[in-house]
Amino acid sequence: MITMQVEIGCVKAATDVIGDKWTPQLLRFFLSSEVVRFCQLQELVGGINPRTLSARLLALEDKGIIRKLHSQTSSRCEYELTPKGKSLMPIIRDMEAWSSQYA
Amino acid sequence: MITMQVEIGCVKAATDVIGDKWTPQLLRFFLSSEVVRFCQLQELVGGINPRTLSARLLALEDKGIIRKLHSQTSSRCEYELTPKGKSLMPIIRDMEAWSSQYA
DNA sequence: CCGTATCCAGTTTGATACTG
DNA sequence: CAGTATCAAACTGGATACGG
Repeated sequence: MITMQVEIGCVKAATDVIGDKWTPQLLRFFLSSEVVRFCQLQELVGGINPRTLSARLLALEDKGIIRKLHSQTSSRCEYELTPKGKSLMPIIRDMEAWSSQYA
Repeated sequence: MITMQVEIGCVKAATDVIGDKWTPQLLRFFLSSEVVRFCQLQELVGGINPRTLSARLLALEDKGIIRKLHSQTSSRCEYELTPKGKSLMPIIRDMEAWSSQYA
C-alpha cells in the first residue's frame, strides 16, 4: 500500500522557483524584454555577483523557467522565458504592483 | 534642484517582505484563517524552528504585515493580517495557483 | 503555550581576479 | 561578453534546552 501525504493548497512549488534572493528581480526584466543577456542583468540588478547570477540562471534553466539561446554570430548568450516561465509572470506582475504601492 | 533616481517598476519592496524563506508559506495560512496561532504555524509549516518562526513573525510585524493579538484569557498569542498584509494576499494566491499547476 | 538563549554546522554571498 | 575560481565573511538554519 502506498501512503501519500499531500499538502493541500501549498505555495511551495512557487517558492522553490522564485524564493531565492535576486530571482524575482531577475525575472522582472522579462516583463519588458523578450530576451535578456547576462551583462544586462548584471547591470540592471545592481551589483549582483556574476557567480550568483550564473547560479540563478542555471537554476532557472534546470527548473524549466528560462531557456538559453546560443547566438552563433557572437559570444552573446541570451535567455528567454519558456511557457512555464511565462506562466509565472502574473506573480511577478503582482509583486511589481504591490511594490509600487508600498515603495 | 532635486535629482531623483527612481527605479521604474521594481519588485524589491515585495521581495523585502515575502522574500525570506518560510514567509510565503506562513502567510498562506491567513488565506484560510483570519487569526493564526504560533503553535499552529509551527505544526502546519512542517518543522520550522521556533527561533526562525519567531524571527519571521517579528519581521512581519515590523513591516506592518501582521498584528499580534494578546489574548487575555490565556497565554495564547494570535496573529492577524493588517490591511497592508491583506493587500499582499493576491500574490500569495497567485503563488498557490501556480504551485497547484506545477506541483 | 509562546517564545528566547546558546551553540554550531552548513550555505550563501561579496570582493576580486582571471579565462575562453 | 560570459562566465569560473578562490577566499573569507555573513547569514541562516536546525537541535536543544530553558523561562515567562
